Amino acid sequence: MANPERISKRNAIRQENERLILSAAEKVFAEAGFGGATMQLIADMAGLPKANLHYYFPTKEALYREVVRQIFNIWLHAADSFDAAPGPVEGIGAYIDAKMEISRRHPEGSKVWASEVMHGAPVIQDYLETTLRDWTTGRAALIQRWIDEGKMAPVDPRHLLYMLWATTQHYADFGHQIETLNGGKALSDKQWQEAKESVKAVILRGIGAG
Amino acid sequence: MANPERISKRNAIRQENERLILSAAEKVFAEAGFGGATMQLIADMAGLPKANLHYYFPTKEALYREVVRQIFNIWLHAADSFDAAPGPVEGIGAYIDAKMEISRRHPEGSKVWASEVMHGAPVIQDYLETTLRDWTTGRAALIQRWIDEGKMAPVDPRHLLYMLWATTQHYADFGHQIETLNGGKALSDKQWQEAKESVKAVILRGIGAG
DNA sequence: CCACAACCTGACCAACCGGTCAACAAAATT
DNA sequence: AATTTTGTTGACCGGTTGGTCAGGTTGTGG
Repeated sequence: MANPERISKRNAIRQENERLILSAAEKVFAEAGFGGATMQLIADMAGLPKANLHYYFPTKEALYREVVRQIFNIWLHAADSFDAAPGPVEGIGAYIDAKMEISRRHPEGSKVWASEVMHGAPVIQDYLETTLRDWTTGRAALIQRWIDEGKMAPVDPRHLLYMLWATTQHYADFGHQIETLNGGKALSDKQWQEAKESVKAVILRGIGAG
Repeated sequence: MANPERISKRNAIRQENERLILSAAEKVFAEAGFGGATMQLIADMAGLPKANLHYYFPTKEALYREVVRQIFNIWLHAADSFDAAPGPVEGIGAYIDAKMEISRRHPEGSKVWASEVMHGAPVIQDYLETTLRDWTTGRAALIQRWIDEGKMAPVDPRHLLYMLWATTQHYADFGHQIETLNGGKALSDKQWQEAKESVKAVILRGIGAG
């Protein structure tokens, strides 16, 4: 009997191919949207025949759903820094850092998520109504606690969260616009640092915690 | 010889049909993206036969381009309030008000623009490089002047503009997510007011002008 | 009332799409 | 070494898409 955990050649092939496909799919979905993306293009980018994609992922939607699921998990992890913080300066500051870093390293993922939500979240509505809603409620309560303890100005916690999401993800979703306004050049390390500091400065001072 | 400015029946028909098509197209492009939108669906929503669409707009891309152009013009107008202002509180405050109002009244347009930019602005790259770049440079200079005059804290003007765009457009682009987190109900008048005030409060205090 | 131009539209088409499948190759199990 | 399971792929299919077009209708200027 085979041990499914063992590093067999089969397992290696499967893992590698799924990785190739998901990586290519993320890029194509981000660039063309769900409707504009084609399985053929994803296959070409992954270096595999199209029929092979349907062996690993039965439908286009199943592949798409898996891409979105991965992104969502990355974002949930980014909030870990939020939790253990003693106050808004550390907590929100670290959260901004983490989300800006994701926008820089995973801009395609952010775009796929944005596209999905903009089109009414046809595929991940359940995530919004369960995991994301719970997450948001929890963090809003934490922010409210900080307000009650006088650690920051009284700002509606939910609208503050929306501001954090909007500003940080903007650098991924609208990266092309920012790049164009930057003379057609991608932001340098220094410019990314400035962006991060600018966002943190305005937000933290804006909530009276700077 | 016909006077082209006269209100003829022909002119009225043309204007009305173009209006119908553009309105339907904006909605469909926003909901499905360029790739996911179909001429047939736009035609059905406009109440016209598909072939009629191609009479007024030769290709899908031409129709799309016109939709984006209209949105862009609305946004440029929103910045008028920015100009005549004596300082950041009035100028930026009014700009936030105007952009939040657009997000509320024209969410479809905002989504189409976001989609276009996210996909690398294949159709409106020239707008970004000319009109938008000039606009941005001008406002950045105005903000810098306010900083030099001591009317606000020294914040990188461009990153501040990005924050303004991000936070205000978020309420349109991610409206579905916000609605879901609001218990599945669209924001009420009062909630929109709170959103506007929250954004203004954090930003204006954040730039040391609140 | 006539002739011309603008407008309208059902029917049609080539191209492309997601998905299927049969035949085959490689690896694992017995 | 035989057999079964898993992975691979070119060829193919029904359905949909953007776009065309011929032939008709309606409005307009002379």
